Amino acid sequence: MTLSLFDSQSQQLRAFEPITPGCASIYVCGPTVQSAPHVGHLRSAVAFDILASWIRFGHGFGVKLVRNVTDIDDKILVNAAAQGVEWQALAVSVEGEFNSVYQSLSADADLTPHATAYIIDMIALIERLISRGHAYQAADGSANVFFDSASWADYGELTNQAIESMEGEEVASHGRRRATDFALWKAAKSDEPDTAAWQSPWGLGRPGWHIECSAMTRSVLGEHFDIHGGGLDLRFPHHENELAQSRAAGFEFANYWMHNGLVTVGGQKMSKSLGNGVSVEELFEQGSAVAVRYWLASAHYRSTLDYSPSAVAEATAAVARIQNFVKRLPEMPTAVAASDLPSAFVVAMDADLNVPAALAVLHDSVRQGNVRLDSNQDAAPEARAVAAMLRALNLNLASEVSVDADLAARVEELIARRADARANRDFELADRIRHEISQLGVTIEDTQTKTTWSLNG
RNA sequence: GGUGGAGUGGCUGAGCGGCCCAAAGCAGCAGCCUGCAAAGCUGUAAAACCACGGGUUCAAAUCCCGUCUCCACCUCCA
Repeated sequence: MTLSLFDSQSQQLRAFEPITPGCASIYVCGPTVQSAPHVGHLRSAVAFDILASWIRFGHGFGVKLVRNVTDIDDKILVNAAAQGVEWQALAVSVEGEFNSVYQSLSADADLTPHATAYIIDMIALIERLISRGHAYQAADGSANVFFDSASWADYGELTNQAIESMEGEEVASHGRRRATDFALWKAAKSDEPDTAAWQSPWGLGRPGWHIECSAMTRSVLGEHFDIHGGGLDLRFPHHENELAQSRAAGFEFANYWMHNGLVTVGGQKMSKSLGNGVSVEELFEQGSAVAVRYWLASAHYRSTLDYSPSAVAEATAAVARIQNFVKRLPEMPTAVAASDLPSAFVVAMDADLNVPAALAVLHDSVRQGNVRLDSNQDAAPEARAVAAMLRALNLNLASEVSVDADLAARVEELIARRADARANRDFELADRIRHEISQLGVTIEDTQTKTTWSLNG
């Protein structure tokens, strides 16, 4: 089976053929650590984690998933100043928030390079662009350096736009020649902290947005790598500019471009400027981390995903269904391989990561397994299939909240007393105990052999 | 104005020429289980006439033309 991916540059499905056989290099645009993460960031992280996970588990390739951290940027400086903190401190604390969310969603990258660690690489790249005639220092004598968009005939190739149609009303300024030229290096400003300025051949300053990704992909993955990903809203100008400057510098750059769809709230894009972002806290109040991950994966990665509390509730129910099947199993297989995957699942995943269709196969296996268990048949084949599919999707059902030991002991004791009462057919007492247990915020479930319990909500 | 994407049952959401009298999940209904519940499991209805109007084809949700509506990018954003 071959994996076909929708390449958003050529706008068609293409068979995935890695540059190095058996190895995939993926670069995904991570956060600019300026303010707390929101649902949109999580969707992107989960989408590309599933991509990496599928290539790794489903195809047995080695995968290097890189997700950068842009830790120097206008907004970081602005927000830090507004909060009266050092910009580095803000960047570090916001990054910490991102990391903890990524971790709870099982969406960690293999490598997370930071922009500020690659300033030297960026300066070298800018010098290279200048020497090749694709960049220029500002005519006003400042340290500003711009990419010369007119010098690069392919500018606009990623988003299929003609450069003439992009020049809006904006007047060239800061020594910039054309509206479509963009900053590679920004001169230091007097109202910005000294710590946010670096020495360069053009004077004190800091990198423009876009250049960090070109520098880091080259340093970390080389001049030619397999997949570049990110949110759809990064296609232009960010990725278009990245592509232009990298190609103009003489690099082949990415073979495939992938863009995940955006998250909306009530049909409107969730964005910082609209202020309608759903916070991570708010999201995690609606369901567990697994349920949230399931919800984020429940629509195809290129579709728009609309947020609502009930959507997460549905995901919670779907996850519970799978969990209940696993609970019913005498044993959940741990050592699974791609060969345990149902072929329909493989077909779905290979078709540009059709996770919704893959989840349908997962539920089919769960239902078939339940039927077998109901008739006291061995459900081991279904168990293996389910375990393998969960693994392929990197859905970790086990990540449950830990329970206070004292509470657990009390509940266990009450359940034992209730069991005695039921054995003695003293149902009035049994019901009183059940009520008492519910007062502890715990729901119990009777099965044929035992009583299980779980925390409410 | 330019560049893309979308409109499928009560809801979410796949399918993108014949396997579709349209997957899966949720909700609904019924049965099983239970001391009773809850939970769970199983099964299952409906006009889903696949936004609307034409067309191509032996065959269309799927292709073509037109219309309507919605969304995104073209400014910082995953």
